[in-house]
Amino acid sequence: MAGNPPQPSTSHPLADFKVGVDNIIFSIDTAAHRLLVLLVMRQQQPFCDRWSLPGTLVRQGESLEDAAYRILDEKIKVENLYLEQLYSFGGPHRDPRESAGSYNVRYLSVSYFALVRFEEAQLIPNQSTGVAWYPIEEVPSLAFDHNQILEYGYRRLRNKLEYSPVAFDVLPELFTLGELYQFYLTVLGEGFSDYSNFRARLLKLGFLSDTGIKTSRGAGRPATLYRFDAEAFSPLKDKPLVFV
Amino acid sequence: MAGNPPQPSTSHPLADFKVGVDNIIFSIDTAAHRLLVLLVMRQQQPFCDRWSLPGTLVRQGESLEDAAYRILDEKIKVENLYLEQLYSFGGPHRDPRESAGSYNVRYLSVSYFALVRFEEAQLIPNQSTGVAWYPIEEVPSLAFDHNQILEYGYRRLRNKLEYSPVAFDVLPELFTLGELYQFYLTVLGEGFSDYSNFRARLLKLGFLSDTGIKTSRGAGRPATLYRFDAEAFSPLKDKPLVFV
DNA sequence: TCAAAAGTGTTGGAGCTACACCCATGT
DNA sequence: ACATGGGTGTAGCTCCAACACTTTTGA
Repeated sequence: MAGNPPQPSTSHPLADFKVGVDNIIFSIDTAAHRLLVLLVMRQQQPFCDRWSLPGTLVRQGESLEDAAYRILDEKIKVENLYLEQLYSFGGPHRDPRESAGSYNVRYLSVSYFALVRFEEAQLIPNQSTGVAWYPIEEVPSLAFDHNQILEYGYRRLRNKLEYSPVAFDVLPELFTLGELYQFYLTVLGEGFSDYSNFRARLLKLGFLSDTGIKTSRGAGRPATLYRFDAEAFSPLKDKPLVFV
Repeated sequence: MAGNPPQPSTSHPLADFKVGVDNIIFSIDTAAHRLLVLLVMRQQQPFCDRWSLPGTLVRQGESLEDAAYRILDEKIKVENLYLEQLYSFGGPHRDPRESAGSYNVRYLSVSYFALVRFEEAQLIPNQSTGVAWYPIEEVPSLAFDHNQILEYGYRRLRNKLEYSPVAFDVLPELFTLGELYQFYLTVLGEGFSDYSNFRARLLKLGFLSDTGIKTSRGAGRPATLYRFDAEAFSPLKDKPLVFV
């Protein structure tokens, strides 16, 4: 934590902060091949009537993570998700409110990055508040510096996918290798790997257990359902594992 | 930034924060084969007379990064360094000062992670303030949750080294491959790679330019001095490059 | 001449890429 | 029957670990 006590001297007065939490909520619609991000329409100044990342200010007695979950719960109903802190933006003059009247209070934003299961996520229709999934390539100009935050979060998402098993936090309990492949393809873009090579590599790693169950989605040969075996995966933790 | 305005209602009062910045300052003494971290002895409550990470509270008009550099400048004199934000710790009840009197003010800590060139870093002997380099394995019990923060920073350091060229921010302009190898060996520990393989791999990547200059450190065959060629490296940016 | 450090080369195996090809199902 | 997606196999290549070996210096 902070090192020095609030300095009694007047030469270098400390800044007073309100702390906000902004969430980048990603979801992957594998069927439509789309990476989506949740945006909300701002209802008040500043940046009224502009889209923005869903955010809130931290309340008394509330932790940063609590605040992040609170936003999530207000916007969508979801069971399975992955949540992680991203970055803190705290320079002066970030927020127009700082100059306006408020006793020199500064606004610091801690951004969180979330991944939710698309098929299960239900948008909560708020009173007149616009909430919508936007495909990542169609995101408009956002309030504050939210476009930069989003950019940063998108890079982090791609990195996370490549070296950690987040995909399984957000895929259904049972899934086919085709679904897994589509998932990666959607986020990482075309040409990251051939399907059959992806398949062979993942299976050789040994943490996908074959349930023996077959499932048929429309035409084509029925696919085997697999389950992520966390125990078999654990020895691979923090190895320089590559999924792509 | 934060989404909603300060709520006028009294049902959910917002928290007021002071924001601190804590630095994990690493340095690598390749000659002695030691990874060092800078600690300071606290001079005031809470945790008086305990070692801690160097930190400070953010002043009016000062950005987070400015504050991080200010700490650095107060403790050491150094030209070459790498600095990056690590993580923000902001739960309630982290800081004993919160309960004590201070109007419900909360303390949020943004930690930064720095790497400085050891040979060049000069500790600034502060008035009676203890400042010292500690080998990473000998770090004592620290104030606040600084041991956890340090643990987190150490992981990040190792990761950074493996996939990004931070080493060259902190190595001398000209260096031998032996020095580079020792550098990695010190942080990553024994047995990460054979010298000759490390050498062959790095040279094949093509961003180390041979200066032709030879240098002799004591016994043994003189070594060639190399220079990091940032331009030749740039195409490898954000590739899943592995140094180890 | 010997130890120490720099630098080169080789060899077997693992893993990746880019395919070609077979299998089971719906229409 | 054929299109569609699931699943298997393989040849050629790259890369890497492990180790043996040569070169150039200081003592």
